[in-house]
Amino acid sequence: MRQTNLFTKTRKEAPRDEISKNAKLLIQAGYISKEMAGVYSFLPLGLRVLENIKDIVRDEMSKIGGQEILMTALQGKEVWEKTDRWDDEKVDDWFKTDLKTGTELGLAFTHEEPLTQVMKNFISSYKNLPCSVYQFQTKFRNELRAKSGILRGREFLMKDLYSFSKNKEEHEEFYEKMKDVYMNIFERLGFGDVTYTTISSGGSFSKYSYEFQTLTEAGEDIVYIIDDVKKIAVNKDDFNDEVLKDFNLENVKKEDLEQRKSIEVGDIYSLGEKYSKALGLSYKDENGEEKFVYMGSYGIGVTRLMGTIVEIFSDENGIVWPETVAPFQIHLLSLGKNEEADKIYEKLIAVGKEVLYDDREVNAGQKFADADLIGIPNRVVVSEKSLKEGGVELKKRNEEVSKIVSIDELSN
RNA sequence: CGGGAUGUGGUGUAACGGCUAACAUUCUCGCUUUGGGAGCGAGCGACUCCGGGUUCGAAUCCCGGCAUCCCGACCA
Repeated sequence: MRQTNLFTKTRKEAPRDEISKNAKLLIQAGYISKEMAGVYSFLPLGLRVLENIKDIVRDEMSKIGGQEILMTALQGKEVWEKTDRWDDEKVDDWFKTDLKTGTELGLAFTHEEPLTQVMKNFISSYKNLPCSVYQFQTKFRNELRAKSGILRGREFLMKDLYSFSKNKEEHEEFYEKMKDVYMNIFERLGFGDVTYTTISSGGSFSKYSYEFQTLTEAGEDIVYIIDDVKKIAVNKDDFNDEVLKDFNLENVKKEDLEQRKSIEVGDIYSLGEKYSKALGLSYKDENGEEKFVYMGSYGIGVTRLMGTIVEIFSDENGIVWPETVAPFQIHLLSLGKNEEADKIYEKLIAVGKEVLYDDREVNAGQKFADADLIGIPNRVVVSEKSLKEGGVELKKRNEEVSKIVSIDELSN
């Protein structure tokens, strides 16, 4: 894409009304636009990153057999009354609205209930199980306080997968696999080495659940690191003698453990029969016996992932995207007027490279500053100087040194 | 929801209760320039968040609201 065609542009200064690094940099570089506290629009560059993240998550979800669907953001209240989650006393971050007729509606904060309702139409035999479905969906949560840029918004994009199994054993097999799948995702996003599978309280059905916590000072959670090699941690909120006993950690002393701030980038829950019972999702087993489906839910905040990446991968000059999620692979900068840059750009896109081409007639300094801010992993400079030296100058965003490479080399 | 801070052109800032609200940047036009936000000239752009009040006079002081950020509480 030619930068002269990109409608967004960078700002010289970061917005005053943001403190968090992710919001500052993403707004300054033109990735997102703030609508109100905790509500951000995604602009061309931001959307490209978001889609790249989704592609990785989607790939991993399909590997484990997940089938993608898209549910609605508007939800009827009956199904939530059946599970006793409609009442504001029970769930206090609902956004609610109503039809002209007065019928009450909710704006989705999660999808267990409506999806379970849908699955009743399709699951009736043990032959239909196990199965899992997922979606990327906008979630609405009426947080009392939005904070930390896109790390905690009132409207955000979430990947939520729901598993349906015949029984606890079948469920647990899937659940264990999902732990690995989640770690694969964080590896591919570039921050697997600072992400810990974290023991947490299980909610209403199971005793424990797992969160995935990524270490960074920008986090709002605190974890105790149990095993730095296997990447196991315990959420501070849930750290007690009972946990230590249940996980055979009796010899672990709290004062010996490292405490770190972290961002919850994902969580996986065993739901058991809670929702299937309440909503009547059952199947007939091999003996014709009626049983309730055993469920699990698995969330990843996709927009939060993007914010997390910015928090972790940035320096004083801007963002440093990992190659797997960067909006473009190459940022091509032409210095001075040279037709050669145009040709190189055409050649690169002809061989399928993702290139942002800075063809603006602005000074070199401005192009460099913007390239650093935007944070595309490979910066390629075309100038009289580089051409004289036999090609273009390639510099990785996360490295200091640059080198001259030939156009052919770059096109490979 | 409790506490704190802050609201001034698109953006970032300035302005003692007193001239036509200043500067930088962005943007437009012209010229120059091209290896780290370059230079010169000319322009466009603001009911100083909203509503009251005090005062001869309010961006400035007071009250109320709204918004944003931060701390806390909350966060299957």
